[in-house]
Amino acid sequence: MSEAFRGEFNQRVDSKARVSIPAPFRRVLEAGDPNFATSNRPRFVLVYGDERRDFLECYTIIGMHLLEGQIARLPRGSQARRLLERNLITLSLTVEIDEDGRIVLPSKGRDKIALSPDDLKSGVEAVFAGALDTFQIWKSSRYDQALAEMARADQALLSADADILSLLPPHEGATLDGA
Amino acid sequence: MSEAFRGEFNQRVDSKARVSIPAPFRRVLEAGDPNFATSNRPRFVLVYGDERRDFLECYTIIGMHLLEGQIARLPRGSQARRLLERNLITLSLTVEIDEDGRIVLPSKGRDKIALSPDDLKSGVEAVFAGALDTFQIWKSSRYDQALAEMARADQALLSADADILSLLPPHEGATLDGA
DNA sequence: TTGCGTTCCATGAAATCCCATGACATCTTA
DNA sequence: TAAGATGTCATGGGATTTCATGGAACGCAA
Repeated sequence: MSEAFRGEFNQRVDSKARVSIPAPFRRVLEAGDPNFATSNRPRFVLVYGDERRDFLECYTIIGMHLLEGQIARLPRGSQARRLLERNLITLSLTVEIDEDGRIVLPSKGRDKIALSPDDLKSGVEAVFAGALDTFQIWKSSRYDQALAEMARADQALLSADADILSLLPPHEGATLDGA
Repeated sequence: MSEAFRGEFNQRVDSKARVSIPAPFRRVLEAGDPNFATSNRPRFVLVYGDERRDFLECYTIIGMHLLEGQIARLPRGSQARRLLERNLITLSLTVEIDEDGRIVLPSKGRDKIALSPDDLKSGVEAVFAGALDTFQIWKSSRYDQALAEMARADQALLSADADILSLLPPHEGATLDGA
């Protein structure tokens, strides 16, 4: 995975529910769509399952294939497999990026992140948050809210003067510092 | 880790937020980017997370992969993992060094090290500080300030006449003096 | 016709490309 | 060895392109 989704971007959602995909993400999506070379229109998969989340999770075409392969390894008819299939495959859709680098947020997706028609009329911000092999789309206000909640929990985890990297597991094999 | 970031360099940041990467660091970044041979444009990862720091931490592509591997060893969804992912992946960017050996400091990065638009207009200095497997980018004035603070703390640790190397752990294996 | 989704065009701001220069350091050559 | 040539680096400026965003035009179906 030489290309990865990194960074946090605020994008405006217009009255027609259009959003620009941040340019760096487009580069990754293009690389992750086997069909891009011919179609010139990168596509990706937008997952809106999992009730407990209030953001959309986005996979490259290739990334989703890999995930499907993993699900297929579970026993047919097992509960785990059913659940994964429903949340990641049934409750997902493929979207296409247009010439201007935008998508239209489908209505299922809008519902999930709580973008009401009123929000669209008055103009909302969405946050795109990179997470290596996927990225997330949030309604800006909810994103801030979620971060604030987590910040409180984080304080407990990490003493005031500790370095973040101290949270890493004790290493084995090759590491950064060659130990 | 045959190549390492060493030394301290002052570089001017111009009005377009461009900075030259010190040539010795470029050599290390080139060696640490598997894609450099084909692209001829070394890339690296710039981390701007961790509120408690006021500098940017820069990883080679390979170095960041190792770090990601370590994060991936933590249980999915655990708090430690979430915190690391947020600070090291979501709040980071891949940047590319141009033909002239420069990057443009992205605006999130400028914010982090407190480079205001006014600073850019009037011309600021950045400090690049080597730290073995990573290097840091500071606004020059803050760097000096941080050094002064640290110097005070160091005095407590090290009595006036002690040798700095006395802080090293007892050695094992091969050493410089063949002991 | 009216509402919805899609395509195409417009624009200002920001990012990128391309070329130029002066300071050094190294290499070459008479 | 002295002088010139060459190369790398840090830095600057202007021209060009990309990006995010807004709106108009168009087609289609209820």
